[in-house]
Amino acid sequence: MNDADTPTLFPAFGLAAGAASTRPAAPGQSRGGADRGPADPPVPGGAGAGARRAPQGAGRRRPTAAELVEGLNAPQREAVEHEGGPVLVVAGAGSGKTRVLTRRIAYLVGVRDVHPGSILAITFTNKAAAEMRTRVVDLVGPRARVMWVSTFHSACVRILRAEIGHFERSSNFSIYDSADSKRLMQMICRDKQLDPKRYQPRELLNWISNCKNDLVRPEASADRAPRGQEDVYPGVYADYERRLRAAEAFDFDDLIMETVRLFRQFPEVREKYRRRFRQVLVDEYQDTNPAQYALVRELCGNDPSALPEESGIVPIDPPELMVVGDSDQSIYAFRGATIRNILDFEHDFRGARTILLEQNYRSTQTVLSAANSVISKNPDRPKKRLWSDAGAGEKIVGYVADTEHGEAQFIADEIDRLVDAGTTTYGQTAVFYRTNAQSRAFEDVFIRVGMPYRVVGGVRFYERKEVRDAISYLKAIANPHDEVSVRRIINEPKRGIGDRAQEQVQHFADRQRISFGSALERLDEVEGLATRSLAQLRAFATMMADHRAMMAAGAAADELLASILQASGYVDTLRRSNDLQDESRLENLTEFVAVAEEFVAQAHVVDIDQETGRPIDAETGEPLEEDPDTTPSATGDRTTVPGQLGGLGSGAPEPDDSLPAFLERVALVADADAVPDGDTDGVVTLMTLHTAKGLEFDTVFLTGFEDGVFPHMRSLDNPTELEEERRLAYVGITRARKRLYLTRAVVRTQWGQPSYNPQSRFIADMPGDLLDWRRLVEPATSWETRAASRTSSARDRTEGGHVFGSGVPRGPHVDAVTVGDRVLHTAFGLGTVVATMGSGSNAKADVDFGSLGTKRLSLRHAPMEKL
DNA sequence: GAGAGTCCTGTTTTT
DNA sequence: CAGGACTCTC
Repeated sequence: MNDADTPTLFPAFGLAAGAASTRPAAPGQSRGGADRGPADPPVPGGAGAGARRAPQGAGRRRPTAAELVEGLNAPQREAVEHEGGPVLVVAGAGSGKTRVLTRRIAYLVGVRDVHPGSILAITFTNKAAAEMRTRVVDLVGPRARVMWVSTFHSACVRILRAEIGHFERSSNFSIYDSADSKRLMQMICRDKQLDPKRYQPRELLNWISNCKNDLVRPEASADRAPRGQEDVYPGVYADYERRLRAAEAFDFDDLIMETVRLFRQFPEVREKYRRRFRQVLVDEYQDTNPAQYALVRELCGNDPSALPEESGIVPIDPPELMVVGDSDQSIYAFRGATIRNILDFEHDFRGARTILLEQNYRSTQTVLSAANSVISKNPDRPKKRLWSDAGAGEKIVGYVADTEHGEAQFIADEIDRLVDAGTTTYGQTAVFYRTNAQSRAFEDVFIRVGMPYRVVGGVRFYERKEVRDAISYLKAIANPHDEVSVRRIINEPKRGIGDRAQEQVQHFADRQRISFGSALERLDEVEGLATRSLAQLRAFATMMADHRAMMAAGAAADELLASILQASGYVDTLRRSNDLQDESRLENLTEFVAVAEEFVAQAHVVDIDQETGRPIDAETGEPLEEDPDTTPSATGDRTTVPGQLGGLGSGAPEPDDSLPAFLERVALVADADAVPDGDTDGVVTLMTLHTAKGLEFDTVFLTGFEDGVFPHMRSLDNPTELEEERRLAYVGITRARKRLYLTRAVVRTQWGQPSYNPQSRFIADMPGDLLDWRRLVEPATSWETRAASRTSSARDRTEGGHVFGSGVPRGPHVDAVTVGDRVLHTAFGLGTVVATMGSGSNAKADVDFGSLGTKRLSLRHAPMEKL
C-alpha cells in the first residue's frame, strides 16, 4: 500500500501508514530480500541465469551503454535505445520481450539518466512485475527500486488511495474480488426480489463488468442491456454501485474505471501523474481493455483534456511510451481485452513507430512451424512470421488415447522415459489443458505412479472457505462498513447470530441509513432482539472493536490474523471437529498465517534508519533515494514521505506491514503469481493454457485436443471465439522449447457422462509432416474401434501421416435429426433422439439408447443412420 | 437456529 | 459429478 500521499491529504485516514514505517527490521530479515528469482547478471549476457548474485556495494560500476545492448539483435536494440515518440514493440512468442523491457529500463536509468522514480512499468501479473524489478535492480543497482513496476490494478489502487479524496470517498476502501462481488449481487437480487432463474448474479455481474471495462456508468447503461431489460439491468447496476459505495469498497473493474474518471474529472491530478511518470512501459498490451487503454491514453496521450485555466498549470509534454505485445497472444477477450488496442496503436498515438521482433530464441523450427500454421488460419491478422535458427529439432508427437486416463498414463510413461534417458527433467516438463477440470485425470494417474507434479491454479488457495473466512475477518476489521465481509463471518463459526437477528440489525441499519457495521455499534437501539442474540452480537462487536484498536495501535497483519482466528473461536471450532476435512482447513489456516508472517517480514526488508527515519538499503546501509516529488508546485501539497518506496504488490520491498497493506496484497495476487520459475522445485507442472502464457519448458504436453474440449465447446459456433481459441493454441505450442506432444482421448468423462469428441480442428491446421503419430486408435473398446477403422486410420494413414485429415467420416451418418427420430448407431444400436443442439457441422444430438443410456453425439462424426 | 437432505445447475480462461 | 442453493426437520 502506498500511503505516501495519504497522510497529508487525509489525516483522518492516515492510521495505516505510519505505524509500521519506523519499526526496526526483525533480526535476520534485513538482508538479501530483493534478489529472488532469475535475473539478468549484472554484466549483460543473457536473461534467465538463475545464480544468486553477490551483494552489490554502493560503488558498483554503472553498466555502459554498450553493455546494456550487448547480445541484442538489431530490432531489440532499436527498442532499447529508442528515444522520443510512442513505440509499439510487436514481440512474437519467445522473441526476447522481457529482455528488451528490462534492458530498456536499465538503459533509461543507467545511460539516459532517467530518474527511476519517474518510470512506470505495467505488467500483467505481480510476479512479472517482481521479476522485472529484480532484473533491473541487478543491472543498475538498488536505486531502481523506486520505480513503479506493477499491474494496472496495483498501480490504480496506489493512485486511488492517494487521490480518492477528490471524490469525497475514504482512502481506506476495501477491494472486492469476484466472490465478494457475487455475494453482494446475491444480496441485491434477494432484496429486489428478482426471479433467480431470470436474473442470475453471475450474468448480471458479467454485464456490469463489461460496462465498467467500457467506462459506462449505470445512468448510461440502458442501451447496453439485453432486450426487455432496459430498466432492470441498469437498476441493478445502480444498486450495486450504491452498495459498493456504502461498503466503502471497489471491485476490480472499479479500480481502473475510477482512476480514469478521476483523471478526467480532475485534470490537475492527471497532470500531476503525467509530470511524475516521464517513461511509461506497458507489457502485454494486447490484453488491455478499453478502460486500461483510456488510462494509458490519459497518462500518455498527446491531446489530454484541458486543464482549468485557474489552476495555472501548464500542461507538460506527454511522456515516452512503449507498449509491448503480440496480437496473436491475445487470450483475454472474454474479460474485456480488446485486440483493437494493439492493432490501432499507431493510429491512437500520433507519430508512433512499430518495431517487430520476429526472431524466436526459444523453440525449434518444427515447433514454430506448427505454431505459425495454426495461427495463420486466423483471418485479418497482421502478418508476421516467427523464425528460429535453432534447427528443426524433434518432430511433434501425436497420441490418441482411449480415455482421459489413457492420455494421462501415456504422458506419465513418456515423462518417465524421457527423464530416465536423461533427455529432460521433471521440472522442465509441463502438461497444459484447456480447463481446470481436466487436471483431475492427470492427478489421479500421477499420484498412482508416483510422478512428482504440482498443479498451478485450480482450487485456489485464496478461494478456500476457511481462507476466505479469515480474509473476511480481516477485511471486516479494516473496514467496518464492508458489508459483505461482516455478514460473511458474523456467524462463522456458529455463534448463535442467525438470520433473524441479522435481519433485525439490517432493518435498523436501513432505517437509520447507516451501514450494517455501524448498526452493530448501536445494538441497544435495535428493536426486537432476543436477549441471547443481543449478548452474542455484543460479544462479536466487542471482539471486532478490540481488533480495530489493535490495528490502530500499529499491530502488524500477522499478529492481527493470529489473534482474530483465536478470539473468534475459529481455530478452536476446527480443532474440536471430527471431520477430517477440518484438519486440512486448519492446515490451510496455518499456511495463511505463514503467508501473513512472510508478508510482514518482507515489509521490513527495507530498513529504516532509526535516527533519520529514512529508508536505507538493506545491503549497503546507505540511504535510498527518495521518490521525486510527485506534486506540481501549483497544488502545493507535498507528497514525498520516507519509507514509502517500492512497488505496491509487486514483490518489491514493502515498507508497510499493516493490515490494510496485507489485504491489498491478498486482493491483488493472481494465481499466476504462484507459478514456479522454470524447474525450481523439480516437479512436473500442470496448468491451464491461460496460466501458461509467458512461460517456457523444454518438454510440453498439450492435452485434450478434441473439438469441444479444445477448442472449447462454447466457442465452436462463434468465429470470434474460435479465433481466440486458436490464439490459445498458438500460445500453448510456443511454450515448448524442444519437444511438443499433442494428445487427445477418444472418449472422456465430462460432467459424469462419457462424451466422444472428434479430433481438434487445430490438428488439421498443422502440416502433417511435422507430426509423428505414436498411436492412433486401438481396437480396444466399443464403438470408436469400428467407427474409427472405417473413418480414418486405414485411409488417412497413407496420406503422409496427416492422419485425421479432413475429419469427415465415411460410412453411415446423418446430416440432421429432429427430436423423436429413430436412429441406428453402429455400436449402440437402436436409439431415439431426445434433444438436438448446434447446427451445421457442429450439430449434436442426445440419443437415448435404452439400457446403454443417453449419449450426446456429434452428427458429423457419429456412425449412425436414420430409420 | 442448526444441520441434514435434496434438488439443481453448470463446468473457460483471471486482475 | 460436485458444489451451491434451498427446503425440511429437529
